[in-house]
Amino acid sequence: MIDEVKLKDQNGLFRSISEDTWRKLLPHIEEFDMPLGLVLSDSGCSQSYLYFPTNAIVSLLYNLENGSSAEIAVVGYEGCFGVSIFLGGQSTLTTAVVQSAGKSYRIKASVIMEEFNNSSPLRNLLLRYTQAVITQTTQTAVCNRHHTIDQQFCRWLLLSLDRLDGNELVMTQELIANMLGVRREGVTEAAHKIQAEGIIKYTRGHISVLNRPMLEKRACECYHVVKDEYDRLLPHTLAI
Amino acid sequence: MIDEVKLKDQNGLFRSISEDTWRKLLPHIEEFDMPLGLVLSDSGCSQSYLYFPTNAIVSLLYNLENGSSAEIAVVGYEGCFGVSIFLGGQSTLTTAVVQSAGKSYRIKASVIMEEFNNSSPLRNLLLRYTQAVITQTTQTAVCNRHHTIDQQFCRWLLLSLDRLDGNELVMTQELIANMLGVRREGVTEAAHKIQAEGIIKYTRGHISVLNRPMLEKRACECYHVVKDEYDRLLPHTLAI
DNA sequence: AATGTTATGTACGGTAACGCACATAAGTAA
DNA sequence: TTACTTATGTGCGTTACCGTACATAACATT
Repeated sequence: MIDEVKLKDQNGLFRSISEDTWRKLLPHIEEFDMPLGLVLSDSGCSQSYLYFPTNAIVSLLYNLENGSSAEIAVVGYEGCFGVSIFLGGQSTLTTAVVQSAGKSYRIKASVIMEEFNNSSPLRNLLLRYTQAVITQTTQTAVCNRHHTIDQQFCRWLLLSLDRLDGNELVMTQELIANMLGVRREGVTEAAHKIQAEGIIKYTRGHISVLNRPMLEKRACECYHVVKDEYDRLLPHTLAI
Repeated sequence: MIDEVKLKDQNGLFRSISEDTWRKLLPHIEEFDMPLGLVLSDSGCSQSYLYFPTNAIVSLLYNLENGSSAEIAVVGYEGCFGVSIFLGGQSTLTTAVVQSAGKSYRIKASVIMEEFNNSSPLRNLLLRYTQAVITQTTQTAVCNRHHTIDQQFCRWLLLSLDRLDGNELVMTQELIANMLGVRREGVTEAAHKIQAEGIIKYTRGHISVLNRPMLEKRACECYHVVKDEYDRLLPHTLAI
């Protein structure tokens, strides 16, 4: 069964839930495995669970009619996926895909809604998280308009890295290209430049970050803006 | 004083507020004039009012360090500005600027919060609206990545037009460029093409839409996606 | 009418990213 | 080993958009 002692430390939102709310939710928390590529929600489908990743990363993508796509936001241990449940729209137009395999927990939508409506601490927490996601989405919009692939590649690496243990990342250039909504060759080029500067080492789907401070310098402002806003809105949620 | 009979019909969210909530809010509704260019909230500043435009349009912009900017979403009679109040973060990193002058109403943040916490109908309404704004932001992100200036110009015209009476729009190319986050010359070119096709007529800050169906055809899918999602989430809020 | 200001038009070299085609290399399976 | 698949490298012409500079035209001011 679930180890209740460790449970609360595995997701940032869990850690921020007050004691009495926690006691009510605890019986309804289910373990849920997230293999790479799993689609958690297709565009327009109603959500029946709120997902809380631990070491997994979920990408929120938007797919255009012509088949091209772009990542809107990324969710890891610091948050949850399925905000449309408590925003009331039930579904979203975004597709959620597991970008990095791992474990997560989930809670039935009905259970969350019950608590959301009756407990303002949980509601406040989830809404503050929602604003953090909005910030990330906003920043993505501006980033897509104004920053180079190089910069966005670095930003993306950092956001992913923050949600993982260690300094390695399993991800092909093809997939990164899909996230950024650019050509695979564009990512190849960007990765080359960054590697030439000794910042990363790229080998067939494995990226090792060798010099994180430099990576942050090469990234656009968007990374820090988003990170700082998460820190502000969810102060005790992040550092694990 | 405020004409209470007409009041409820001037903003889509007002119209969707239930009778008893409405009676409680009514004494706190203030008139507020929105002249062109007025800045309602600077990046990082705390919001003390929730604004409900009637015939005014508010642009949510994001300003980058280097001075360039991009519009994230647009708010008119169908919604409100200041969602960060009830999301709990108080401030946002976006700047809100009056894009088209007009009248609006506003309610003190404290009054809204009181109702938001005690009345689930108002809460549900505002949260559904929040999801609609998220959709718009998401679509902006993808649009910035994948669509041409021509398409975005058309989309932008349509979104503005939907929030105004008539088929005319007072707006210089310079300002549109700022919204879209592109060069002014880029907008000049786009406007030329669209005008050459007889879809609009552009004269020194005045745009008349002559053929709206064609304008919709020239726009990217983003316009309809956003519009349909607003219709879904706020069914009785739109058509005035 | 003369002048200034604001909005728009036009031109041109530069560049980031695209689409496409194909080469290479690193793993995988037989 | 051999063959196959998958991931990455590379080249090249094309395009959309940029930055800059400057011209024109409409309106405003006196």
